[in-house]
Amino acid sequence: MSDRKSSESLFHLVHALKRQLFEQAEQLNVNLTPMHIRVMKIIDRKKPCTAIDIASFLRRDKAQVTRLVNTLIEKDLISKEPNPNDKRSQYLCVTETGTALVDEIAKIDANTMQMMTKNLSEEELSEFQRISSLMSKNLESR
Amino acid sequence: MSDRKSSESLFHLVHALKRQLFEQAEQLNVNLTPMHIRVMKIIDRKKPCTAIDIASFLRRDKAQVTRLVNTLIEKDLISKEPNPNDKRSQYLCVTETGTALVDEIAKIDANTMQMMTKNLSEEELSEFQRISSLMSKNLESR
DNA sequence: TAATGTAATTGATAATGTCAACTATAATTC
DNA sequence: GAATTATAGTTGACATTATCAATTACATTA
Repeated sequence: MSDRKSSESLFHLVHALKRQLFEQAEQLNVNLTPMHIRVMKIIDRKKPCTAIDIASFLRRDKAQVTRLVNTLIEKDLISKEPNPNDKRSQYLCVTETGTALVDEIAKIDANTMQMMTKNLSEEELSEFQRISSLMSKNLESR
Repeated sequence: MSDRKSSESLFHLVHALKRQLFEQAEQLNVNLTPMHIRVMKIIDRKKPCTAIDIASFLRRDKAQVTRLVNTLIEKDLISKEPNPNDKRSQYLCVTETGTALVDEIAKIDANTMQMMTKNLSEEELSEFQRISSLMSKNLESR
């Protein structure tokens, strides 16, 4: 029972969180998926940022990142700039339009986080944070 | 920053957990996906269990459940029995073959949970559990 | 310089998730 | 009791997310 609860309640939490973010994202009226939005946030925060950076942060295949990045470029939310250190790679940069979107996203995120954590103290949150990152490390160190 | 960490670290944790369960599931040498395995566990624990029960527990579309259930039936892991209370619906029951698989799954789950929580105390675990279910409720009560 | 490694792209395909339409049965209401 | 409405499950279509293998172009190492 206890180990079932451990994983199932986690799955439920993340499922609910994704749903919430997805619904909020729909209100943005850009036609972007949750993964596109995550990628926008990553590019915005990590400067400079390459496709590989995104793939390794998300632990996803490069192929997926390439496709996500392509639609963001089509929508003029980000652009590719030459990477002076490596001609194989490019820096991904948020455009002006993209910056406006990132701001919207930040508001949505703040709303969702506030909703999710409304009756929790700072201590509880940081404890939760600490334990979940410990668990991640445990699973990833192989 | 802090709200980014809140959701991203959760996403990472669940991603790592899914990966781990997926890899372990591969060792079972039945050709089942992680979702099939979750469904097997649900049917095994909730008796009697209908397709709707699964859909509502997983918060998934009935269509997806129908398909998951169909492959489990094809593989003779579960069977459909008439539901005496409702002719529209059927009870899903784990077969003998299925029971053997559920036992294997339990071992795998136990391994994964042990790996994930190896350096955590009972108190930390139950605190984590408590906080994550609070967060779920917060998100789902709309 | 040759061999090996890495960044990114493309094609193929699997797994997951959602919506809408439909059938059959159940529950409610008039 | 018949008509309406709701529910359980199925099917088709399709979007999203994910992975693998092969390839090109450039970088690094031997």
